[in-house]
Amino acid sequence: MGEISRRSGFAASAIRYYEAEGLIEAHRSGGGQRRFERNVLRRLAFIRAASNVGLTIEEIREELGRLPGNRTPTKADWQRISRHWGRRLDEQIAALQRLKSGLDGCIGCGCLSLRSCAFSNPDDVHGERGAGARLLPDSLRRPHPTRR
Amino acid sequence: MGEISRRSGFAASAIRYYEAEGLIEAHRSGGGQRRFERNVLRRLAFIRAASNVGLTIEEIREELGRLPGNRTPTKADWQRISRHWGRRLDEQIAALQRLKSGLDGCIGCGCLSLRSCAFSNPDDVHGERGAGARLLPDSLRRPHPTRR
DNA sequence: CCTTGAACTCAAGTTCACTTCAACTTGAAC
DNA sequence: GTTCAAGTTGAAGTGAACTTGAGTTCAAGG
Repeated sequence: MGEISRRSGFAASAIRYYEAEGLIEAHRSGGGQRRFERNVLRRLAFIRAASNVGLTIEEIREELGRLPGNRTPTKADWQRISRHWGRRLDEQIAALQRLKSGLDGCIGCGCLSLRSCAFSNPDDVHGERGAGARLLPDSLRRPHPTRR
Repeated sequence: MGEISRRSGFAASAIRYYEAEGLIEAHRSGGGQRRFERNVLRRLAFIRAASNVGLTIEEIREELGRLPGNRTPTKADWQRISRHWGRRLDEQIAALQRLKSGLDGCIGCGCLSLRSCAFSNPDDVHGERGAGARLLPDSLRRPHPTRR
């Protein structure tokens, strides 16, 4: 346990949590202590990368589960997945840029008008789901009980 | 209450919460119901804009408090503040771009090596504070009890 | 006056991704 | 055989930003 914690950079408690969540597997020694196989380190690296991209535990579980045979990602898997994540990052970047350019357009206007200012406009930001572009995608909003 | 909720786009409960947190003010009718002045709508617009940029309630309280005389932002205030937020957004964008280019560099490598892959490298991501560039700034990581 | 929808308060609940705690057990080294 | 750091468990705690619920009161229309 101490070793995998040191080598993966995750706290022991996090590793236990991931096991409980089914993201990794461990078998046990006679006395009930966890013993990990080498591939768990790769899975943990995958988990870290995924969570850096902003995926939730649930999404990570799905991605790992989509790997045929529920195996540790291979090179081909990783290529496919990294393209997918790249698109996700692009969206996040674009969303921030929209926000930024809205802000630039606003500099000097001093309006903060409720309906017309692109930056604070509640219709864009929190209008009906599915209608029109939002300034920030859910993934970049601070997680919120009801919004997500 | 219903009116300000409709016009600001915030749920009534959120507005009560902001009042409790001291972000907005309300005086009361004879029977104890809230009555809002017009400027509260502007403050709420400000709050929405700020939280879109990723500020916490605490930070928003500070920004509002820094306004001389604790007033509703004027044009000049707004210019100063929006430059500040612009820098913050730039940082967030840059962070995502670093992550993206790390990912691009990784596409096809299939490594996910624990120590050498720039994308999952735990030393960059979660090493000592202050050491070297991180892939994601705290503001873009999913908020986390101990990390922030 | 009566009804009814809107507002009130206060405490407790929600979500996520973990951490912390308390009480206890293992297992490697000496 | 003793020691003790390191491991185990399950339950509870954390923080942010609100929401929900229960029970009560307000106020405008008829």
